[in-house]
Amino acid sequence: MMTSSRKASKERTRGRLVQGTLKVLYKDGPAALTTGRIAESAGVAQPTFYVHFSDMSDVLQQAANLVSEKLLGRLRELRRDVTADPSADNMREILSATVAAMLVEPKNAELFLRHRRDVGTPLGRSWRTLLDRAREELIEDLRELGVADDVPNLEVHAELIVGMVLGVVEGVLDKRIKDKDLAVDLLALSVRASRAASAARSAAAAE
Amino acid sequence: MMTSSRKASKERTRGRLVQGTLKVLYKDGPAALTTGRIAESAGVAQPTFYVHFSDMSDVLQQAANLVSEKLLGRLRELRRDVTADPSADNMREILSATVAAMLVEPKNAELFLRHRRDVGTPLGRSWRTLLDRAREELIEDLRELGVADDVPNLEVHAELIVGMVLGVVEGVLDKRIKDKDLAVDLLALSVRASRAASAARSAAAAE
DNA sequence: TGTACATCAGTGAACGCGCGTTCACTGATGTAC
DNA sequence: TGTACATCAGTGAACGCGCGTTCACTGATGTAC
Repeated sequence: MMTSSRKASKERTRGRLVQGTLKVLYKDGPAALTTGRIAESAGVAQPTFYVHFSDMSDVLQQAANLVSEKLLGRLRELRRDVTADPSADNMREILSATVAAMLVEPKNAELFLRHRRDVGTPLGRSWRTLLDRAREELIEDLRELGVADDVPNLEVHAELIVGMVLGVVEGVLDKRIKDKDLAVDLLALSVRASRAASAARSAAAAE
Repeated sequence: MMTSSRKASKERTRGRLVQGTLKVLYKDGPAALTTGRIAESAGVAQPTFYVHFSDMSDVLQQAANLVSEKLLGRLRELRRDVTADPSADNMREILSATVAAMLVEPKNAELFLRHRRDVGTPLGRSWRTLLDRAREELIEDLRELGVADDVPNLEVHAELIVGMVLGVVEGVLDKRIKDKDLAVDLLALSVRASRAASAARSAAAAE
């Protein structure tokens, strides 16, 4: 008992190193990411890095997981609500909450957007998996909402939705979009309109 | 005269080094990008790199320009046609050609998507500028096509369009989208539907 | 056309630097009695 | 409670390695006469 002071302080240092990793990555990019800079950013000596991580790959994995878990945590609750009451009007709410969840920590969102296709790094692999899963869950949700009856090509529809969502997030991060609520409104309307257009097309093709 | 053999051969070597840069970057990522590997990929000794470029930043800039110029070249002609005959039905053609132009060289498209937000590198800066300009030209074109009369928030509309276009390109590159033509069809319909929905909203708000 | 000289793309060898990684050590924290 | 010992997070110093960068040199190509 009370054995936690040493353990807890170690945990705090580990956390500062993970945060330092994200900070260096955000400010100076992957080329500047060295164990020395990470340690400096965390306020410890460079060899301390190896007390907590086996190598750079290790810390990147933990950093990617941290960011992913935070984002998923914010979205998990929402998704439970939606599947419990699958009325189509939830769509705006889902989209709005997804955009908002990403923008809670703009720097992490920026890192996600920057590195999500870096297949050679743990960051890229982790975040790519995350987005792949999100896309699949979106397709599942759309199916549950009955969209599959109208739109046979759900993969394409999902791709367009994901593109628009990330587009809005990018636009807000880059300050090209000033009015976030308006953008989410237009996003929701466009998603709905995209569904209707796809449905009309497939209905016409069926004749 | 005939002084060109030496000069031309130098130019060829330079080209191989630029291509080697893109190749190494595509296959092994930025962390593995060294002057030695670039030279190896071009089939020359490592110091030869410095005969052609002052440093890594230099070669990256030239590589980025090469890719950008190729893409812009493919799109320039198209854009002239469109602004010459600004009928709304050109939209599908524009979108289709844009997607096709990116997919002519899938590896370059992948590099563009991967690095377009890497603000710390010449690649990122160059490609970010490229996309920013494309977005502005899109807004101009939309204005010329009269879309501004219906949709007051063209920036948001443009953001959604760019998001969908890049989404389709990503989907095709990642093989999630099998039928490219179908995807472009749905893309074009969604863009049109998004415009209509935005127009309806602003009309309703005006009352 | 032939010869003597100039140019220059490409190279091997050498160098200094920053990085990752290891390790013996320290001193604060925790434990046993 | 106090004391003697054990643990362990964090460190300074040292090392080897791969990288960027420089430079004197080579030999093929181009030029002048």
